[in-house]
Amino acid sequence: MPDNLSIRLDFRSQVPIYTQIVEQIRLRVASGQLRPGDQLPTVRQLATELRVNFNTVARAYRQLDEAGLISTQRGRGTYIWEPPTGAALEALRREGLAERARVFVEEARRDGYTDSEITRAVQAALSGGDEPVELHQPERLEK
Amino acid sequence: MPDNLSIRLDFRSQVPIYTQIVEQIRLRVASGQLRPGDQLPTVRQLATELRVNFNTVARAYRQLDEAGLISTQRGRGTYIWEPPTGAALEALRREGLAERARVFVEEARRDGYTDSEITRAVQAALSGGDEPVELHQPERLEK
DNA sequence: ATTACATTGATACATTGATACATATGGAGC
DNA sequence: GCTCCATATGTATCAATGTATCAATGTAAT
Repeated sequence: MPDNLSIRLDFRSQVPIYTQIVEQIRLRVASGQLRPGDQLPTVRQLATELRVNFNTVARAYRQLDEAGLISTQRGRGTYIWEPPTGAALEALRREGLAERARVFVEEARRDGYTDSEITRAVQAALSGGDEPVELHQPERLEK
Repeated sequence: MPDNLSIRLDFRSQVPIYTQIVEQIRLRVASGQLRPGDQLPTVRQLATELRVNFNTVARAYRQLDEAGLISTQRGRGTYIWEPPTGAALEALRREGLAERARVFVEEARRDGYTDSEITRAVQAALSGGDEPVELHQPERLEK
């Protein structure tokens, strides 16, 4: 099982802890960081790591279980279930990106940045990267 | 948590109860009587002590939270704001908006999202979420 | 007097925590 | 191999805590 899911919680956020956990695990499944058969940390392990009550983790696991993403087995542990396919996978990908965007925006806003500043920063990052952008201007160097 | 904040209320004053609570907690934080990480009495405890409705205390706590002085967490309690330390502080110092946007875009691209998908996701997050908060409310760490 | 607004109180609710429980695993002893 | 039991795992239930919503109250303006 992965020793560290590197889940980041924002205790001050309005979005509940268990939802944050759910979304971040979805994210890792959607991106392939977690693969079918992988064992997740036990509810108590993850709870200790995140400094949260294990019932909160259990609630997140139960939601993921009901969504068919993982398989929780009393006395044994929790495992990633089937790889989502087709439209489900596409939806999951979108949700994953949406969640990441939401977290990014929420943190930036809380730190006092305006919406237009955030938009500009993202556009700058998009055009600044070395990836699929085709600009007529010289590429920017890494900082 | 302190058993007694020794808050004195003047019920005949023109200044609202919740404002009196806010000001006296501000004072105790400023004077060091309340230190970062300290847990405040629960809204119900303090309300009983002061013989007011717990919603009044909750309102005071909410104002202090919005001012960044304390951190209220549903189901957990209320704590004096603790500035981030160690790795979290380092991350905050390093991660300006531009840096965070760069990381966000980089990770999304690595997971196969297209630039237009990323742009749409950010716009959706910007329009979907709450309006920006103008006060500085940095992330709170666990108690 | 009437209206509008701010403040406080009452009630229901969502989230998190504490505790006890049910189930599965693995080893000790036989 | 089998039994027993300690341990590890997820589950169920209730308590504790802050939040949302609306009603009641008081105060000022018209």
